[in-house]
Amino acid sequence: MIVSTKGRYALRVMVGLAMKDREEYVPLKEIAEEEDISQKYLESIMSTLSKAGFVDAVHGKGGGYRLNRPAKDYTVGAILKLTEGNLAPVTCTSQGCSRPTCCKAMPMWERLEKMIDDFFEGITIADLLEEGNEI
Amino acid sequence: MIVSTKGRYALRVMVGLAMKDREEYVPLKEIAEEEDISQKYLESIMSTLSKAGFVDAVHGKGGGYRLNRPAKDYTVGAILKLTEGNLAPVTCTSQGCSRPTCCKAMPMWERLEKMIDDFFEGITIADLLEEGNEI
DNA sequence: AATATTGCCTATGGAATTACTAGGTAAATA
DNA sequence: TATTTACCTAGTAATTCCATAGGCAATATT
Repeated sequence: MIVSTKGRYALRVMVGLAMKDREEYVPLKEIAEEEDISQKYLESIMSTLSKAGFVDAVHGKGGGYRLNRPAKDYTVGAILKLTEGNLAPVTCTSQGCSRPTCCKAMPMWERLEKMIDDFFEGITIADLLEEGNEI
Repeated sequence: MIVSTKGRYALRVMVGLAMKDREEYVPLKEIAEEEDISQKYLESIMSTLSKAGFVDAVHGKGGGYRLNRPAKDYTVGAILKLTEGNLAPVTCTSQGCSRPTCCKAMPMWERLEKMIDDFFEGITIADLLEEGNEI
């Protein structure tokens, strides 16, 4: 599994926010209910997104979270790298190794890593809004 | 992480066996030492490969494991799917879901899954022998 | 037949990661 | 001051990953 729930939740939240009025702040509680995600778990995800400057956050009544850029300026890759830590398909590429038969596969892992990176960097939240099927 | 040590070990073993005389049976102990993998752990991996008919296994002295096809007839995809169970990048594609914002991403997950599958199915053990850098 | 060498089987344990929870603190608004 | 919100630190439950233990079954050699 290359993308865990944390990354998927983050994507869903960003898509959810992108569907709303961009001026309006949405409280975490509301997001959690709409997305059916535990409030407490979502807190840690929103904290990550907020610290990285992906969303604006405002305290108190009338506060909450909102996007601070148009949806097309968020790549899926950026969001996933942030929330997942990294998207390396194997530990080899990030940590290296020194065994002959393992190194035989290294060029493959590197190509795969680049392919996945290119894939995610080539998709934005705006693209998801378009191509997804509404229910 | 899309490929765990189990799948990587399996690939290394297959590459290792492909570098040897294809007629000869190699004992697990010898493979384990060459690849620096725990014998006991390797047992479970070899068992998987053997049951699936990827290698021949022979008991007793002079026994061990060997490939039963030319290296070009083993795709990396087949070996990884066998040992990893599946290569789905997210649980969504294998299990499905029913939330609007999640479904927005579904076409993306499906394209990714296919891209990864095509990638691995397009590479054989013979390819790894060629492209890898000897140390 | 006996022994050594090998693979095969079932079960178990430890470590790491993932997913989620608890409870309080700080900031903003009314 | 009271309410509503985000922020912070810690802890826990569940799962997966990696590996180990110990015995049984098959084959070859002697």
